[in-house]
Amino acid sequence: MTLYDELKARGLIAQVTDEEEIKNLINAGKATFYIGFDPTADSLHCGHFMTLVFMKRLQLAGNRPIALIGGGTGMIGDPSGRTDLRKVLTIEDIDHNCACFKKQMERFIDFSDGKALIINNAEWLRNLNYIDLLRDVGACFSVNKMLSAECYKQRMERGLSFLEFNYMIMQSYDFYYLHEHYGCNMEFGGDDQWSNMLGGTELIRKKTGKDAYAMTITLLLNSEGKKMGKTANGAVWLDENKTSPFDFYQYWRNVDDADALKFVKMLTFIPLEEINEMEKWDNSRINEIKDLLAYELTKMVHGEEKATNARNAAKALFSGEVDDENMPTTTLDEAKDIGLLDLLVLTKLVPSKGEGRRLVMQGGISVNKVKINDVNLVIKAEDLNKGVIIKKGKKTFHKVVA
RNA sequence: GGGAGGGUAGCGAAGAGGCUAAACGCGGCAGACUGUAAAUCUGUUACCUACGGUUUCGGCAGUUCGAAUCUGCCCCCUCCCA
Repeated sequence: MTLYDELKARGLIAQVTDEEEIKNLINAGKATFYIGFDPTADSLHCGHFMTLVFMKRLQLAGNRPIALIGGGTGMIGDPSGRTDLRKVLTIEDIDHNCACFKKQMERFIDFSDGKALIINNAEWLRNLNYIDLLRDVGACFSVNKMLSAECYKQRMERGLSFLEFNYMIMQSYDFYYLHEHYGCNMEFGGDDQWSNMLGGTELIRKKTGKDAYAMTITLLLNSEGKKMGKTANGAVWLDENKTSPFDFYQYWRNVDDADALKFVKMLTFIPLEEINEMEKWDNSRINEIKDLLAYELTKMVHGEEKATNARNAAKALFSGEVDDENMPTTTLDEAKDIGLLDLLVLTKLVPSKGEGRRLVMQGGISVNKVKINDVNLVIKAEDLNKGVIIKKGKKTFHKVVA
């Protein structure tokens, strides 16, 4: 099976500008392609993860990826798919975030010997001269056309600043720049990037007369059509200090039945033949698939050891055993009697005592496997010395030691 | 620059002087049922030293026994006209 067919079979390809050309280029391993990453936070999240996996697949087939970090475009903020104005980041934030991204990417993509490049568009964008840019590039864009782009339409009602309106031009310029300086002939991105990407191919055509190609990756949506990676507590991060390997594992372990196989296909490197086998499995084996999904992804992000730990911890916990080895733990400075509610707040299991009180009253808290119904329970110092395991709801465990 | 309409809890949206810690929907959390899923049902959802107390309805200053609700100024947003 060719690379392109495999990508298609895995459900990764959303839109392409020229299917035949793209197919030929990437199957032959001849493409130099780029994918942009906006440095809006100091860690990549699981939406980026999918993109990195995609990059990896292409790299394995001999293509050369360029990870373009948007140190320049980040200063503008992409309005695509957004209903609100983005917070404008400072240069310091952006540069810090870029550095963090780079570190995380190196775990997935092989950057040795020029097999892949990591470039920050701040290099050229921040030094652009307004007048020059207007004459050089601005002349190639039709405002009428830009306004008709889907990504701006929804913003026409709510308001779109000139700053954001220029994002498309900057992104297009990136592609043009990479095309000229690095021989980059293809851009990939999330499906919400389609119009920005087309802007680039058209700019290249106008400036150089050459063809460049764009392909979008299917957005990672769950069966309800919502973007994956968002939880009530925020995004699911790849940085283990922001989302622990255990939580990461649990996130994928708990996906909808309807999504499990789809995600295995899109996100893992498990051969398609094996996945097709799983498709025939009886529905009672759905949990095996979810475990596999969670384990594989955790392994890719955090390494085999941490993935195994996360898996073991989860298995133990949900089979009634207590494996406190890999449980999130709070260590107190000193052992002294403490009210349960205070402890819940301290461990961040609840945001306020009021909520803790409610949980206890509704029977949502257990301490060392004993369901608690006394709001004023005090945890004794000697128990803290031994270590106390708090269970909140069905799935959240936390150990406290002093 | 001119005119109109707005800013209420995580979000959407009621309330138009005391009965309002603020309807309703979504989301979140918990309980039941399950498979660590979905659906469904139930409870709950400002904070605290909790049968009581404290601080909330863009900000500030007033009117009043009493203000999310009335007045003035300020900030922000949207729409229409230029």
